[in-house]
Amino acid sequence: ESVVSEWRRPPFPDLDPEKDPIIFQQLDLEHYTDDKTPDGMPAPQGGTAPVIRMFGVTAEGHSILCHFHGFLPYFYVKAMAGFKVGLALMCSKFLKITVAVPRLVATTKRMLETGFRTQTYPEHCYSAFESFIDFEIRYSSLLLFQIFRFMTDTGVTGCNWIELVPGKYQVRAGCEMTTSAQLEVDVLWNEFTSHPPDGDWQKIAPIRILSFDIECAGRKGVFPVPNIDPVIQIASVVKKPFIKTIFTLNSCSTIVGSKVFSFRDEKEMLQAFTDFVCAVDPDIISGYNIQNFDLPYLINRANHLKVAKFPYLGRIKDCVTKIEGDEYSNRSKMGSRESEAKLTWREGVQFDALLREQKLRSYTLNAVSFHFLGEQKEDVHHSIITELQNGSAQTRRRLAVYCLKDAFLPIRLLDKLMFIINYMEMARVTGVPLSYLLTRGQSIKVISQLLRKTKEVDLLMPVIPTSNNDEFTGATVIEPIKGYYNQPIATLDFSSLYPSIMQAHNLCYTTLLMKNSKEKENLGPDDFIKTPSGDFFVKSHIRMGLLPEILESLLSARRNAKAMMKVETDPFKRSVLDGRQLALKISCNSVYGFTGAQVGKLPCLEISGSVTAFGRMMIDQTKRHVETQYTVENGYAHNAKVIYGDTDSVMVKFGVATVAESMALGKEAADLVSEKFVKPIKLEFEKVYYPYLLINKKRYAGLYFSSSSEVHDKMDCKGIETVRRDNAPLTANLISTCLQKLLINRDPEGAVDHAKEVISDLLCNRIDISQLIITKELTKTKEEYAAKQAHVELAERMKKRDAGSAPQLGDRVPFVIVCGAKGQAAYLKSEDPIYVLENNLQIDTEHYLKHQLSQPLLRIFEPVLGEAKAQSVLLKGDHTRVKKVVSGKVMGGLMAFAKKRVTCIGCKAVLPKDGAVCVHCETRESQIYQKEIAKLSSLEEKFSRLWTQCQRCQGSLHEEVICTSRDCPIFYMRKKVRIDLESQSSVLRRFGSAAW
DNA sequence: TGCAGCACCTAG
DNA sequence: TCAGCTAGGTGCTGCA
Repeated sequence: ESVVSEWRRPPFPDLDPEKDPIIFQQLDLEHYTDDKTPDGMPAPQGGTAPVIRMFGVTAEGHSILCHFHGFLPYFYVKAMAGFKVGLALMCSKFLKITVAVPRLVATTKRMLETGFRTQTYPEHCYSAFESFIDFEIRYSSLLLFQIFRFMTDTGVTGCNWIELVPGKYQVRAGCEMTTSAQLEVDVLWNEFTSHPPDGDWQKIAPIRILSFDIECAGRKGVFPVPNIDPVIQIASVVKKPFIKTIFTLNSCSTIVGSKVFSFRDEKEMLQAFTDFVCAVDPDIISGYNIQNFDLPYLINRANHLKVAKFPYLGRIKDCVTKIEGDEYSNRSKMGSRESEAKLTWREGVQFDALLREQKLRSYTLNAVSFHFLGEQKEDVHHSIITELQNGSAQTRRRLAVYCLKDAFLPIRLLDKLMFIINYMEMARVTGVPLSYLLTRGQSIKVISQLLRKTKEVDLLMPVIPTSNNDEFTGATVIEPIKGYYNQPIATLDFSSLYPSIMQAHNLCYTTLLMKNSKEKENLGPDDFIKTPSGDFFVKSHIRMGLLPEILESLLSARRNAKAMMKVETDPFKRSVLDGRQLALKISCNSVYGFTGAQVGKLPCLEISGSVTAFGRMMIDQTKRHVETQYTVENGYAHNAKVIYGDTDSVMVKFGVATVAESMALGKEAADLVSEKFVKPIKLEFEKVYYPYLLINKKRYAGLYFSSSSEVHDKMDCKGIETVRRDNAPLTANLISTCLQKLLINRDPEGAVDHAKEVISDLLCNRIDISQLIITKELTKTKEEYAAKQAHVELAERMKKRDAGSAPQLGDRVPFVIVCGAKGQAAYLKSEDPIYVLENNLQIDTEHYLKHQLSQPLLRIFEPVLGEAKAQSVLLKGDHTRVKKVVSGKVMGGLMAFAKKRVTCIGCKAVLPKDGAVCVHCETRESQIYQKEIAKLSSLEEKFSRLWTQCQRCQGSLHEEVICTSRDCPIFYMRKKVRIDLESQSSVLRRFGSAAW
């Protein structure tokens, strides 16, 4: 206790429940049932009572848990015939069915749907509305809905502020507490205030985040197993207050700025860590890959060692942190990543899952840190970890520093990317609890908004049986007029095309006129529209759609947020607002996707199909308008031509020479076209590309001008190798540099020269291996792949070598292509880059030229140089001469053969016996020796430079480098030089003492 | 050698 | 099993 007490939250001040309100920011909600309730709260009916518990933090940083009582689950069924008046939509009455606990919803619904008779009415099959038990085996989806129901009925949105009114809440005494929160209270479900996140209520409470990382002492070549391999270190970093701690097995030297706790016994260490977590009482637990590795490992290990009190990492007393998902996992892409640990009452933020939203070539902690923080981290192989552990207090300290860094980086990344702010804003905007954003998909957000809206206007959401088969047509991509345009190209975009179509034409579930609809017969021709896909919707003067209303409120909130951002001076508040406007934009765009999601809760292809059909028509019309208006005939200097367009944009060549002219015409055209469409559809001038290289559909590059200034804003590349992650960095970099030379410097010769130089470097083996690494995601298991693939086959081979470090499902697999038999398939020639270095395998440079460089290069050069010239200039000539490299070890058998033939170091003549030089070279042996010595020292110098660079990265210049990061180019260079050094030393050894 | 179809990733 | 959508380019495998 003395160890951990200093990090407890500040004590809760004295509270008078009759006078003091309790105000807190709510972070999560959960549903549970209890067989008893406190005095003054509704008693359980029929055994158990449903309770909603809400966790939150006050502005002063106190943790609080609130139990809401008396909120019963309910749903609706369509009433039997005989009821006269009804709700607008269904023209029928509904019966509200309330049950005692959620478990009864499913049975009740089934009973009602099967049908039965009552005394007053004949037998009737009732169809359920808003019952949300489409998956009856999954109880949790029902509880989820129960939480939504509570939130919509009480006006609670994700992460908003809650105020408990004096006299309306009861504080629990210590012995009645069920959790480790500082304060627990009981409230009636409708006797509190929920503040919408506006004005002052946009603030954010001080949230405590704990991030941790563990190290295990693994055995050589095997992935650590909790039943055997001990946990040796646990590092954790908390914010705020800022606390760095490390729990170590065996002694560990002190680390400045961190608390070191060393233990003789692993069980004690595990227990101390749990105690620490409970004392700190974090709101969010984070870490890299913790839910797939660290947490399950800790729990299984504690289980194995019988540390009974370990798994209580959550806030609920007597509630074990469980490992979830053995039953259903390992089948699909989503649920297949082994078992996951489920934390109760703390948000588990699996860090790498958040990072997957960013498109990166690699998702290792190292790669991500480098990308966002500009900082590498060490990657230590598990065999070295055991070595360091078995060393001294100093080597264990070395490990601890490394472990601490891994715990700290997720916190820094959370900050840097503003994940917490952005997710809270998303929760507030869409109304869903924070945790749903982390664990569920996009559609839950739309459902949440729809439920709130339907309640407002007294409508109910039907239960749609899931079915999929039907398809609907998407957007148009205008056939590009490919080529290199050395003139300004104006780009006009429909802003938020799909949302604005839905608004303009009042497209919604509630406005759709079904086939054979009786309503249509009673409507005049001006009361409804026929969409280009042949569906009918009533106009807004008859009935305003819900989706358009949702979109309107999202868009006006976004306009509002943007306006507030402009006047806000506090950078933190500004970033909150920026997060909000982004969240609003994303929510807007996901509404259309939701209507088209056939496996979702409420698919409506009439809506999504109409939206895309309108879009297609509008793009065609826009093209036609622009091309008929801007003509010589109409007094313009040139005939305008739409050279390309995709979904919501058109690229126009007005024929003018300057960016400014193009811009002026673009703005004019945008306004002209906007007028022809129903509000709020709006075509906007976006940017001018000059020059512009149009390679194909969805593939182009150009210099981006957003204003008529002299200089471009950036070079914009779409779909080209530079932005794709499935090629080697060599390709991406070369294409990027060539494009810069072509577009910015306007120097085709320079671009060609550079390409030739890189090709020559490649063929002469002068390219570093890190530039040649291709990565591809392992999207399914080997059996599921129809054809053989390079990365899949390699992953399989690596598994056989070392199951511990082999890539797993969902990982991106790095590989290079090595030499093999002539005409051998690429999937047989893929290899792990580290394996290539260690075994001195030859890279198949010709493969890289033929399959990685030539096509992309031709594609960008052909429009500039012409097909024939591009071919001949780039791919023929001296620079394509291959330098055959004699390798030390090729593959098994060959290597033995190579060893036998010792050659003279001076003239490469075969030597009859061991030694350095042949008879003819003996006279200049000393000279040859000096040359080889020089080579060695140059390699040594290179090695020491790289070594120092790695030391700098690890933050210490007097410790050995232990990093083996596969994402780091330095690592590969260091490894290569080291191998070269060794072979050079062995060359020198052959001279014997005579030479000097 | 040409081509269908799979796999991956991207545009919007 | 608990899930936004479609269009489309490019490279590779596997087969005729």
